[in-house]
Amino acid sequence: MHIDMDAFFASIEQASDPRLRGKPVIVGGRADKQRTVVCAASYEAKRLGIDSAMSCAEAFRICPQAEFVAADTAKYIFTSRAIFDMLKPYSPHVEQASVDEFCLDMTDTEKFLGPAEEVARGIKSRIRSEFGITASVGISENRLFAKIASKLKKPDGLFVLDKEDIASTLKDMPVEKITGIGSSLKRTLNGFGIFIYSDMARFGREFYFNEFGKLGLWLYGVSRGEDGGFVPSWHGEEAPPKSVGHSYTLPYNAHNPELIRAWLRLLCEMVASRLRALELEGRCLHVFLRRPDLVFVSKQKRFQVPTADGAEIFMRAMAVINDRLPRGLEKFRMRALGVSASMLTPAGGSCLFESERKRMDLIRSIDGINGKYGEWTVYPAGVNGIRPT
DNA sequence: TCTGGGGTCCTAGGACCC
DNA sequence: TCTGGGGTCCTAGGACCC
Repeated sequence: MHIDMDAFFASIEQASDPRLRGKPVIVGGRADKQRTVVCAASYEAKRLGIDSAMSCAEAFRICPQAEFVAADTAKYIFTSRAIFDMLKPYSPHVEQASVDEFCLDMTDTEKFLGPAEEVARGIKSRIRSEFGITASVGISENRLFAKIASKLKKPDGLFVLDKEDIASTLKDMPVEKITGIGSSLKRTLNGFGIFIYSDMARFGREFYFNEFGKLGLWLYGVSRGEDGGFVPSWHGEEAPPKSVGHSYTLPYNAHNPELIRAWLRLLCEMVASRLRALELEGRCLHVFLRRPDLVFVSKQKRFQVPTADGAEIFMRAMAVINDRLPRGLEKFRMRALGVSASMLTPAGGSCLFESERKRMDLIRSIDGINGKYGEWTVYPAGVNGIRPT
């Protein structure tokens, strides 16, 4: 059973602010409408032609009367966790698939809870009454097709897709509607004359393997109603993160190295403080830049010792730039920049030297102050007063 | 005209070792 | 004068997800 919230972020905003109900609501990446995209659109906004991932500037042109709201990620994560907790008693196997999606294994639950379809109705009604939002539910043989089924009757839908009905129900569905088939795969598949789901069945295992390798075996499974054991981006809540990063798109393309260094310093501090909150340290540091022509450039470097110290991460970021970017930051015009740590390990806490121990005490004290009086109460001088928006 | 920010996973190729 | 075959580790970048 796959449960997918309808216009999740926008629905939460409408549930928590009665003024927004019944109106087109657009949740944008950040407060200004420049250089950001639509994170979620209420169904009132969708009816006017707004959809996720559209640029906010375009959304504003189409729908200037819409209510624009800046995303409040903490609120959505809080709601998401509460829904997750509500769902846990319904199956021994409940998985959080993303901030607004959940997957329940209902294989052996019928004798305790009744038919899955009845359970789904109960869950939908509880989500409505306890959270004031709606969800769409899909039930099928495996996760991939349950997810596809959940999209078939959105919003507030419920769809049971039995294995024997998959081919006939989905025959006219464009292949790019399948999770895992994005714009690039769509283009390639289209090149082979594969446009809709029923086209996929015209090719055999060998064709898929020869053309797509490992991915082809998954595609072949999908063509036969299986999820092929390969469902991208599924992770339970219990899995620790593999990387922690932050990035920022500047309000205008910058070439001032001082300003760029200040932003980099801030991003490093944000990454470090999140690592410490997670009790993790990272060995590998990635720096990525986005040029004005929107091309991404990414450079990375591994270090001997893992760290969660913002100043150290900043020094490493500068080392990555100086070692890997031929001209450093000088004369480099950029649109966006980001920092990410990977090769994460549990925080060790062991300090070899007295100076390290003192440094760690200092960082702990700063975390304590910022935890008590609010983030950025104490911040590094190198940040130069800029703030994340 | 404009295209965010948070991630995961896979692949190709180079460096290096025996 | 012409360079194998096995392996690991590391990096850059692309594809995909919500």
